[in-house]
Amino acid sequence: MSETVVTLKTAAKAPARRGRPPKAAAAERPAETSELILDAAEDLFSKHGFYGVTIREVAREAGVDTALLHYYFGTKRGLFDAVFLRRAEVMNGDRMRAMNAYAAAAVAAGEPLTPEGVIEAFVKPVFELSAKGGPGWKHYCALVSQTNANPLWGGEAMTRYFDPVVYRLIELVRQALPEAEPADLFWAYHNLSGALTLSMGETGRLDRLSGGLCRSGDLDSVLSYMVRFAGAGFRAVCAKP
Amino acid sequence: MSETVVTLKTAAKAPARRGRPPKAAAAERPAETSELILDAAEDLFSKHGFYGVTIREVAREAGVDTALLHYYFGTKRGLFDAVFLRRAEVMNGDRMRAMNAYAAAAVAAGEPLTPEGVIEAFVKPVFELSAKGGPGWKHYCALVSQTNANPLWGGEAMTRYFDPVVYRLIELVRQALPEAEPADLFWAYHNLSGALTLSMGETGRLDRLSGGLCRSGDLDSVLSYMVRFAGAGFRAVCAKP
DNA sequence: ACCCTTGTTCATCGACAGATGAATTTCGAA
DNA sequence: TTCGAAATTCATCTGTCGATGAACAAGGGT
Repeated sequence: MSETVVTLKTAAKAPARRGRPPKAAAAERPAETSELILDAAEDLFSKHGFYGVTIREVAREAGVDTALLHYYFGTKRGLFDAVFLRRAEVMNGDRMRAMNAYAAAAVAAGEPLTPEGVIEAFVKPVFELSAKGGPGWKHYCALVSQTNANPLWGGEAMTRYFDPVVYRLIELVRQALPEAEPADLFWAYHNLSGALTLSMGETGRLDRLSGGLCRSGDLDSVLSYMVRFAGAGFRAVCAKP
Repeated sequence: MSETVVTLKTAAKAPARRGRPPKAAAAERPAETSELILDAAEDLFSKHGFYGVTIREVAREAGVDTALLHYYFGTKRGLFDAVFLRRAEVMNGDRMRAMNAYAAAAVAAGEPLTPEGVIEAFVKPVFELSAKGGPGWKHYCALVSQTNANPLWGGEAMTRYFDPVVYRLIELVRQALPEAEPADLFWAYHNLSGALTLSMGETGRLDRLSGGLCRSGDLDSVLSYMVRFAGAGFRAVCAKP
């Protein structure tokens, strides 16, 4: 028995090689270390928030030494920003393209824009990434959802990275509803934005509330209901009195 | 100059009396200590979240010794729960009464319920407390907003304290829209809920986004737009195909 | 007048946080 | 071949965290 203990101890104390690791064969890519760290941080930040996570936990989940987080990202805050930044451009690029494609298709077909069409283009890429982009995207969406609710540095982060998509949405909806006042459009967007970010969180609250009747992870449902709800909302709010 | 320093030092080191404080004259109520702590905690938790606040910061803002937080609330988590609980019943009582009053008035007048009427009763007390209830209520609303976005213990907290109001809302909207399917109602509520909790946060994002055109603290605007937006949303989503 | 309860201050504990610097190893360019 | 840059481990520092226990003072019931 004591033998076993010694063996385990020795195994656990394995010299653990130091220094730069040997380059692996190109065949089996062992994934960039910095990406492993970002994945782990993304997961944990999205669940517990910035202050609820320690860099040691991130390092452990990433299977990496604590000092490496500082080597790659400087500070804990730097790591958070890197996580937030990594997918922002991809997601917003998708959304911008979807909106432009919808507008171009409508023009080409000689059909007028509709609020529902614009909103779907605005919203669909988000749910598509969340549902089919792998766990990383799901974590990222939850992170954005929480950051959006953060009163301090939530504001700046969202403003910097998400404003352009929002302005494009409003521009296109104005084309769909020419009589709309600017303030009406912003207020309507505000309501849509709340619904969208809540959905991105996927807290499971709707599922529980409805006794399983609604599944918040169901891509088609969440998209369809949001498009109809917000489409009608925009129309009602922007209608001339 | 050195004299000044010495004076300050002595003043700072003032023996600071120990033990139970003498009872103040009933005239000038010095506010219950536990309430001071709850106020401070409410403020800080709403800004930085649970893990972003230390009990020392709460104690300092409350002007109270750290040990007192443990004396009154046991653990840090106990303090948070106490903050959350304190105003939950008041707020939900107001909302429940408002919905019942609306329904009763409509019945008495022989008029049918409308989604807009129900939604206004559901939502108005919240904004009224936030706008006119003092800074504590504003902090509390922001706290609820953040808690609602929290994927871990946000769910349970909201479920425990807010479900009854939600079920009442859905019940009344079903009376207003008899053809509605249950799932439609829950999905519609989900969209309303996102808009409401985002508004409760008052992160100032809408103000910045609209270049000052919209003021998210403006009670009348936020209420009016939300009622019209969500009213139309409920109608659209629950309409028979 | 006595003493238990309540409310408060102070000192301190063990754990762990974020961060850093030195040593170590490999890669790749000159 | 040599050597600097890149990537990693380890040991450790300083500060702070949540929590506790003892001492102490006033109130209130008996």
